[in-house]
Amino acid sequence: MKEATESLNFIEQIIEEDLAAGFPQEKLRFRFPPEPNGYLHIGHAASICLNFGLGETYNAPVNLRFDDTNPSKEEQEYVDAIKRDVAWMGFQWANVCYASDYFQQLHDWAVTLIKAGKAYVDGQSSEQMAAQKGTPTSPGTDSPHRNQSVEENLDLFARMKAGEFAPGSYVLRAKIDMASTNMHMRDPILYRIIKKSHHRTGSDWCIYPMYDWAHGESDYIEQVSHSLCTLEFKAHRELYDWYLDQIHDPSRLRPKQREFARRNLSYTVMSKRKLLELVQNKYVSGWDDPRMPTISGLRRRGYTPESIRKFSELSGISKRDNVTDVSLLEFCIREDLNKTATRVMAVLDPVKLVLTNYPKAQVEMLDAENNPEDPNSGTHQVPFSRELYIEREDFLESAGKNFFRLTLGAEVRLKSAYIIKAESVVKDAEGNILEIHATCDMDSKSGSGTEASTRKVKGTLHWVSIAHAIKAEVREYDRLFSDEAPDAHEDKNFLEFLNPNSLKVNKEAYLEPFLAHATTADKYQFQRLGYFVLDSDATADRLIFNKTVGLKDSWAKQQAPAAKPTAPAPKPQPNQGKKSALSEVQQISKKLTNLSGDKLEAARQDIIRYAAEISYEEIEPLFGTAAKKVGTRIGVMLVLGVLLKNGQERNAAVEAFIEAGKSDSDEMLKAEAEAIA
RNA sequence: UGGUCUAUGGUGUAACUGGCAACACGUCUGAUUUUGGUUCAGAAGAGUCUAGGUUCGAGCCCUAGUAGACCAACCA
Repeated sequence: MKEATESLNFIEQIIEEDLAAGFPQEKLRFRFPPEPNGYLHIGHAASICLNFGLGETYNAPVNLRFDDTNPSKEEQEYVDAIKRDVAWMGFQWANVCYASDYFQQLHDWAVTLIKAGKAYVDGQSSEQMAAQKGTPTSPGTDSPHRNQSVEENLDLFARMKAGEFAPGSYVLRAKIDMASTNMHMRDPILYRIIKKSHHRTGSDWCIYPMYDWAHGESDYIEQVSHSLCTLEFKAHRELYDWYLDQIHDPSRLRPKQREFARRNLSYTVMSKRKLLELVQNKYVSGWDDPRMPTISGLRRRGYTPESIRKFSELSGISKRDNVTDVSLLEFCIREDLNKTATRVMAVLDPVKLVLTNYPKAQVEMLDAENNPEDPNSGTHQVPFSRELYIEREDFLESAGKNFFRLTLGAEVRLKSAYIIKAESVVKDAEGNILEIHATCDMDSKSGSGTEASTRKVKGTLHWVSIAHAIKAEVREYDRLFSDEAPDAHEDKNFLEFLNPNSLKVNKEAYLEPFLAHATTADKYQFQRLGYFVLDSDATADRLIFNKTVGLKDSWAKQQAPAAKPTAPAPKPQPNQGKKSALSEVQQISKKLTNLSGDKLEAARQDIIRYAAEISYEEIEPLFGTAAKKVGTRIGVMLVLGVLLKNGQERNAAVEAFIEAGKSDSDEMLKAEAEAIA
C-alpha cells in the first residue's frame, strides 16, 4: 500500500479504497495506450507518469499498448518514437501490446453480439445515419436495418470482412438505444471498412474496430484493473461498460475506466492535430524542434527525464480544466541542471578586452570549478591570455551604482582568473566600442590564496581567450506562441499567435575550448547565461548549442520590467471584464475585518468612493447577507451611509439592517451602524 | 433546449469521518555568494463561484442558481 503520509490524488485514493475493500494488490495492472499517429508531448507525460508511477508504487505491471485501429492515420515511425520517448523517461513496460493483436478475438466477439441480436449491419450512408442519430437535446430514430434477421446480419458482416464491399458502404452497429441521452449509446459503430495497409497486419483485414469496441476489450484481454484516460472519454464510460457486459466472464477481472483532466501548458498547444499542423506546414523544423512541447523536442532542447517527471509530480492529477504555467516546467529543469550541469564560459555577444599590463606572449592554464554545487565534480583547465572577449552588455563607460559590471575606473573579477580595472576604450568613427583596455592585478589570481585574490569586488564576469576560443552557433528560444492559451480563442486560429521571434540563431558565439568535444548527452551551464546542450544538428567541425533555459535573472527584471517584447502584458482574466462598482465593494469588504490602521481606512475610503456609483436597488438585496460575513455587511453599511447622505429615504428594510448592525457582536460593524443610525 | 463533469491565493494542487484553509511555482524583502545563479531567512497574496439550508462547527453535506468544460467523426 501507498504511504499514508503524502496526500494521494483521487485516482490513488480510488485504488486504495479498492485495496481496502479486498481487491488483491497482485491483480493491479495498468496500461499507457497511445495511438501511434503523432509524437508524445508533455501532456502525455502526465498520463505516462500516472500509469507507470502507479506501477512502481504498487509493483504492478504496466503495458505499453498501441491503440492502432485506424490504418489511415497510424505509422510505424510513431510507434518507434513513442517507445523511444517512454523508455527515455525512465519507465519500463511489462509488455508492448497492440490493439491489432486482438483483431481476431474482437471479430469473434462481434459475431457473438450479432448472434445475440445485439448488433446489426447498416448499409445507409453516413449522412443518413447522422441524421437519424438526433442531437444531444433530441432523441434519434431507428435505422431501417435495425431489426434485420440475425442470418442477414451474419451474412453481411462476413461479406464486409471478405472485402466484397466498398469503404463506407456498410458498418456493423451495436443495437442499444437510439433515444439515450448519451449520444455514444445511440447504436454506435463497432466496425467500418477501410481498405488501407495496416502497419502491423498489412492487408489481412479490411474491417477495423472502432475505438470504443477495441479499447475496453483490449483492457479486458490484458486484465487491466484500472483503465485511466482523460476527461473527454467520460461519456464513453457507459458504452465501455455495456460492451464489457456483453462478453465478460464473471470469473475474470473486469476493468474499470476512470477519467482525469488532461494537462495543459501555457504558451503552447497540446493537441496532436495542431502539433502535426506545425510540423507539416514547416512552422517548426520537426516533431523534435526544441520549441515543441513534445518529449522529443524537450529532450533536444536539453530537458532531462528527471525534470519532466518532477514536473508531472508537482502538477498533480485532478478533474478540472487547467493551464499550468511554463514557469513550473522551467523551475524543474533549472533545479535539476543546477545540481548536475558542468560550468563553462561562453561569450555570446563579444567585445574585445585587452589587458595592457599582461605579457603579450603569455598563456596560463587556469583551474575552473566544474560545479560549485557538487564538491566531487572536480575542475577543468581554461586558457587565459592578454586578449579576451567579454559580453558586450557587461561593459558601460559609466553607470549607476546598481551596475555590478565593468565600468571605466572600476574593478571587477574575471571568473576563475584575475581582478581587472578598465582604463580606456577604443571606438570607431560611429562611436561603437571596438576594444576595452584594462589593467590586470597580477596578484589577484583566483585560487592563489593571496590577499589580493580574495578582495571583494563589485562583480564577476565570464570571458574567453580570443586566441583559444572556439566559434560556435548558439540557438536561443523563446515561447512558440505569444498567447497564454493560443487555442482557447473560438474566434481566432491558434496560428495567429505564433511568435515570430521564437528562434534566435547566433552564429558567432565564442566558447572555451573545453567544449570542443561536447556530446548531446552533456549538460552545460554557460556561466551567468543559462543552461545549454549540444544540438543533434551539430557535427565534428560545426558546434551548435541549444539554450535549454536561462538562469533566473533578477537584473534583467529590474532593468526592464515592462519591456519584454514577447511577453504579452496583462493577461485577460477569464470572465472578469469590467467589474461593477458593487462587486468591487464586495471584493474589498470581504477582507475588511482583517485590516487595521491605515489599510483599513484606505479600504473604507475606496468603498465610499465606489458607493457613489451604486444604486439603492443594487444594495438592498445585500441586506440579507449572512451574519457571519461581517466584512460584507460593513461594506454594505458604508454604502448605505453614502446613499442616505445623498437623500435615500429610510424605509423599513434600511432601518432593520441598521438595527441588526447595531446589535451585532462585531465592534466595527456596530460602530458603522451607529454612525448612520 | 438535453445529458455529464468541474469550481479553493496570479498558476497548479492539498485539506482523512464536517474541526485554525496547507504545499509548490510565481511575486516582493533581506542575508550570504568568485555566476545579478544557488543557498538561507522572511513577507504579501484566499473569507474556498453566488444565495440559502443542516450543524456547536461547512471548502467538505443538502437545495437553488451562476460560470466553464465535454457529448451529435465510418478519429482516438
